[in-house]
Amino acid sequence: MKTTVNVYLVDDHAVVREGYKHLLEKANIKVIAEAATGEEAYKNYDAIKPDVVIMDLSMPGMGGMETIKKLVAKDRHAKILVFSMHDEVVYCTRVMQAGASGYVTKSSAPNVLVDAVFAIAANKKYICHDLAHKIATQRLKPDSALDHLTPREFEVFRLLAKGLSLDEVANTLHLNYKTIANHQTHLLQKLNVENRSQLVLAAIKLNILEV
Amino acid sequence: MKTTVNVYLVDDHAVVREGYKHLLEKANIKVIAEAATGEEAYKNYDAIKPDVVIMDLSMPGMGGMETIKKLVAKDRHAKILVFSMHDEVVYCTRVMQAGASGYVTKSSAPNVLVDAVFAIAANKKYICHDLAHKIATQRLKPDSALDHLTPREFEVFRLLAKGLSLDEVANTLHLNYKTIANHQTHLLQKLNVENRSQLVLAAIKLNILEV
DNA sequence: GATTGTTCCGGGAATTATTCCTATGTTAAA
DNA sequence: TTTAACATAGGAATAATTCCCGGAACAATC
Repeated sequence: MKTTVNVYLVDDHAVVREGYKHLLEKANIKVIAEAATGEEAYKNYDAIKPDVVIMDLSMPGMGGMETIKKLVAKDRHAKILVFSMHDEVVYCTRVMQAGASGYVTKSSAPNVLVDAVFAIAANKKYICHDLAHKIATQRLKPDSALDHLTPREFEVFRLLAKGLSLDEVANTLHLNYKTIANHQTHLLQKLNVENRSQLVLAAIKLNILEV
Repeated sequence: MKTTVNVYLVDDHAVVREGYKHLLEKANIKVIAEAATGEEAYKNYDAIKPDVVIMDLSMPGMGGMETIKKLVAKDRHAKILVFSMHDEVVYCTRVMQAGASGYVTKSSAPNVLVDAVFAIAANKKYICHDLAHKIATQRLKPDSALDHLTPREFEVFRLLAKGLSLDEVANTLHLNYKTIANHQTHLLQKLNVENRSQLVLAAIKLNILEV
């Protein structure tokens, strides 16, 4: 068993990388390489052969999600720890599906990142507590909120999220205004949001809008 | 002249704070206190009396923008350096209007942050190069709808686009519900949209979401 | 076939949100 | 000093939304 873990830091913020580096090296985790973009990370991965890749999600260009998929396609044993500012369950489940081995939010305590690196180096999965708890309570596992929408509701959802008014949706679908109003009420309940703004934001998160 | 600069770190990400700290202390800049929220930062400011406040914009609750305003209202000599992931000109200009002394993007090289702290401690303004350049070139561009929004309207716009209800916005900004309702009406007119959904979509198009 | 469950459609009444107009104090510019 | 823009809200009218309801269509099950 190796005594140190070699990590590859992928984050577009130089200052932030600099920060992690110090934190990790205090814990005997060695940062053997850094990258500021997904493209760069992908290109140099073979030459670097890190034990663990620590990756931010929000990067210019390819982005974290796409990078994870490409890295896993290239090396299906790649161990990728996502370190993101997003504390939404959706992001976590999606990156884990894409092949990541762990997810830690940036609001976690510093030692959580260190723990996660060791866990993943030891071939385990790691999800930080706050998110694990959220997943457990929301029990939003593979079934998306979308699955609970009826076909009609989904249709109305799409149109509302595109910015149409209730009237416009009603005309588009040749229905009464009241019908759409009621559908909207059900949508807000099923998607667990409180207003139209959040409905649009939910649509974006669920990827049913091209932004 | 003092040889060290005392800074107050305000960022909701503990790991990130830990990172800056090391970076700053290598440059003889002392982190004398930290806060994870705007509320906390505001409450403890008097007791701490930092030379410079380094503040992230995206924080839960009050948020960076509102915090800056409140800090400046309390101490009009407060020196606030905004350190944000956003490299949009809008943010920079809004924040400087609100009373900040400098703006550095997180994608800047580590030493830029250090330079900025010293510049601001010496009572100067500091805007990182990439943004300064953007501002200079964008001056020539056709004016965006955003330019016609008043500072207050911009603030309300952001919060509404994040999915807050009128009530929540009113509470966040400590204003009456009716005031926000009226601001919203003006926003819809100025941005030439018809409803809240389109307001969110406009916010996305204008890149002012996720702060 | 009858029954049960689900979706879909909309009405009515109560509630809530939004507009439009007005008015005040403040601040910045001319 | 005057003017203009901004921020703040109240009142009254209007529009949107919810909640509860019932009926129609359809499928699956007994």
